[in-house]
Amino acid sequence: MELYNSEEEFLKNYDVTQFDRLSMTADILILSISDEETNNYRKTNKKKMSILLVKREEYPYKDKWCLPGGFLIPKTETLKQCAQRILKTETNLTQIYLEQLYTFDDLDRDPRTRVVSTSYVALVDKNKLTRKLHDNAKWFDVTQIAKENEIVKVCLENEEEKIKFKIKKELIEKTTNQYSYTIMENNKIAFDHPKVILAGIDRMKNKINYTDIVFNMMPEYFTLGELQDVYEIILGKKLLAPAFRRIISNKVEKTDKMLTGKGHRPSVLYKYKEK
Amino acid sequence: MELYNSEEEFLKNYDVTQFDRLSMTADILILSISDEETNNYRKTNKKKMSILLVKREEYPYKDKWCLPGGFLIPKTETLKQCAQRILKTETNLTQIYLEQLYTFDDLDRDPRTRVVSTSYVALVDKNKLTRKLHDNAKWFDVTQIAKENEIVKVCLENEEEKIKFKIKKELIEKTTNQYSYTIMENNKIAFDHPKVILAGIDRMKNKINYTDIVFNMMPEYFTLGELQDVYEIILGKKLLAPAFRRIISNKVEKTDKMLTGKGHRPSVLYKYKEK
DNA sequence: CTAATAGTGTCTATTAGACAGTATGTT
DNA sequence: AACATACTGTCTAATAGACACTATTAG
Repeated sequence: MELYNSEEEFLKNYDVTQFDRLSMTADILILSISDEETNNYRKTNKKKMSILLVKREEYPYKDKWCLPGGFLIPKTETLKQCAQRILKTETNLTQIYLEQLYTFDDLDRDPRTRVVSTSYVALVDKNKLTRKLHDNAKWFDVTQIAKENEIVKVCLENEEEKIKFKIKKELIEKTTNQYSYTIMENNKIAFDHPKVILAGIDRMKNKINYTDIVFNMMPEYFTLGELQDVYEIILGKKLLAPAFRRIISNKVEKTDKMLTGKGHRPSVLYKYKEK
Repeated sequence: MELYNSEEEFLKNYDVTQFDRLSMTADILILSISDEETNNYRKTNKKKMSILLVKREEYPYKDKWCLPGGFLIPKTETLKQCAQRILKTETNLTQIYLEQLYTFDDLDRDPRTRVVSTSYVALVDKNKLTRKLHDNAKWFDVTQIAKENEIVKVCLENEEEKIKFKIKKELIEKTTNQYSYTIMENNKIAFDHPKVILAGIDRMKNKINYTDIVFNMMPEYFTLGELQDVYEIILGKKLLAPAFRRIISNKVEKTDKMLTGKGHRPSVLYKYKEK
């Protein structure tokens, strides 16, 4: 082992190849809320949670769907910047909510070589999407997340395609409810992205209760009914209106706008109110 | 660009050097609770939160303190396995609580080359530490975490040394209370580890309220007074005993053991009760 | 009028905060 | 007896859950 007299001298002689190196990617779960049109003029539009998937045009996993993502450029960018770059490429959006989710690093998660992926969750108000998506990118509605014992069935679909996968969710830490995810059935999604999707949705489910995260996927003006729908979709359960209104009352602000033309009593439009 | 007829063929020809590669490390914030002896026979021992730091014996940051950590071996281990390996080396402990904290990736966080670090929080019951620590590893008590406006002052000390640093904590996401950490003053801790320390303690502060995480740093038998002390230290505020007892009553189980010899009424020893 | 959703009032049950009081060891 | 902490009882305030009720539009 060599000896140096100063940090400067050490750094000058540092051999970057002495430790094995690896590649990293940033992968992004882009979540949004979509409306589903109804044929009955009285009924309100149902809300759906949607995610953006990209069809892979190259090996590995050619023709499979995956989350938008890409290799980190180690010399110039941080993982968040990398995620923002990809987000811009795919959606043309820049100032949107982006949160680090988890670093996934199974040894065999990428068949090419060792690739560690730091995943991010991005929340998007679909109304702000101005540009048409690339041909290989498509929104999928999350139409099912059903847990039966340890197996979670997830179903994603759009007009053209239906994707199903199953994940085993095992409690590995009783004190803090940490789960391990294992992919049990999956033939349309690349890499370990089924896990990332489920982990991201779980994160949202948690955070919606104790933060204002939901407003990142709401338009500027919304009704309390719409807001409640979004809560119900993310939480996967029905809520009682009076209790819901009490709880969110200090997070929203009434406006003088109304939403009319709906075949029933019009509703007041609200805005997000920062605390 | 080359074309392949199958994934197999593609992988056979894959050139791992086509994307720039980088190094990764796993760094671990090892937290524990220590007793501080009192001279008054009536008074109970005060509790302290402690963290394990290692003195760097080589460049860079020679002679500075840092969190136990080390380079990931890309071919053979996951980041968690890497953390466990380091944990075993430093403490000789294996089956302990370990949770991924955050992936830190500032461009200049390591002066040698681009190194991305995934940090972990480990919780340890000090009573289970059987082996003597290495000469370069020392426990430091967290004696101060004071927030004044955006500046957080942290003080770590043991019999021999006192370490202080200041971090600017800026709210960057109002909807979810996400903060950015910037090191303002620090001359004894290596890398960006002051940030990791604060982020880890913040994580604990959060999780103690809605999980049973605290029991990972408690001995098998403890009094409710001791448990309350630990809550108070982590939360940084006093709690009222009746309310505290109500809240934790369904997480603990009375035993027939008592803690006597303390100059005041003896207290019943409790055990953690899994839900 | 009817269907459908918007929005409010109120009763009850549960949980959290505060404080006073009693209990019981060691010296 | 005095100190220090252990532990409990109870009053009050705040919050959550449930349900019934009224309001208002398009067709």
